[in-house]
Amino acid sequence: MADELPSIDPDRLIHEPGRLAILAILNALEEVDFLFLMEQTGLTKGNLSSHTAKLETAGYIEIEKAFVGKVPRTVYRLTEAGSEALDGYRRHMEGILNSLG
Amino acid sequence: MADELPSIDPDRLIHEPGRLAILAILNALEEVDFLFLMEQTGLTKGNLSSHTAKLETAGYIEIEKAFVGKVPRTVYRLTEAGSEALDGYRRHMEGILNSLG
DNA sequence: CAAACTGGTTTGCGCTACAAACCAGATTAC
DNA sequence: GTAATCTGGTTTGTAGCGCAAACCAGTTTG
Repeated sequence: MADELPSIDPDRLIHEPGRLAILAILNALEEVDFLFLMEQTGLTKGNLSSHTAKLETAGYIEIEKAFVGKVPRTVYRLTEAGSEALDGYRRHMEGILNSLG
Repeated sequence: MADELPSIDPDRLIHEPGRLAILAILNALEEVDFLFLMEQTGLTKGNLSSHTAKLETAGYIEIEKAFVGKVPRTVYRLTEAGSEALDGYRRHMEGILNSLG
């Protein structure tokens, strides 16, 4: 089976709406915590947890766990690699969408 | 679990890259056959078959089977509903992508 | 001390995208 | 004429994934 085209396939890790939402927020806000991410994305705790785990494994985000007093607090941050990947994704998708124009 | 946002969720049926590729081609070309779609999308026969079946079920495309002489020929066409859905998807995604600016 | 809340992780399941196997009919080779 | 090949697909099998629910550790409140 030939592959004539330069591949229309976007980065699947980013393409998933839940993760795209996470990345979009981190792209805008620099540093957020779990609860905030959950509220903004509308994801459940479980989904948010597994999505962020995947993004961390890919090196797209950093997860930092710390204690504020006695309360655990996890903050999420976009890495440089994540920022670049997101930018690449944006350009890729814009190219596709523009062709629909 | 609250849903504070107006939902970032795109139409999953369109969001899938394989189907988006099919729809993009049909959006541009009006009427194409199976082999052409396969070459352009890079999908295998099986995937193309099941993706088009789903798009037809959703009412986004029409599938017309006919014989040219003795050779079967299936042509695919975007429906009005499909065109509208695709347009909605494009606007939706552009909104998200623009916010990444 | 028990109940409830915070801040998550782990588990279980249904769906789906993918490739491979299959299939029917037409054509070509022998 | 019959066996192999090609065209044009559909059906089947499976691995992976997104989802929600269950669970869990620690803290605060009653």
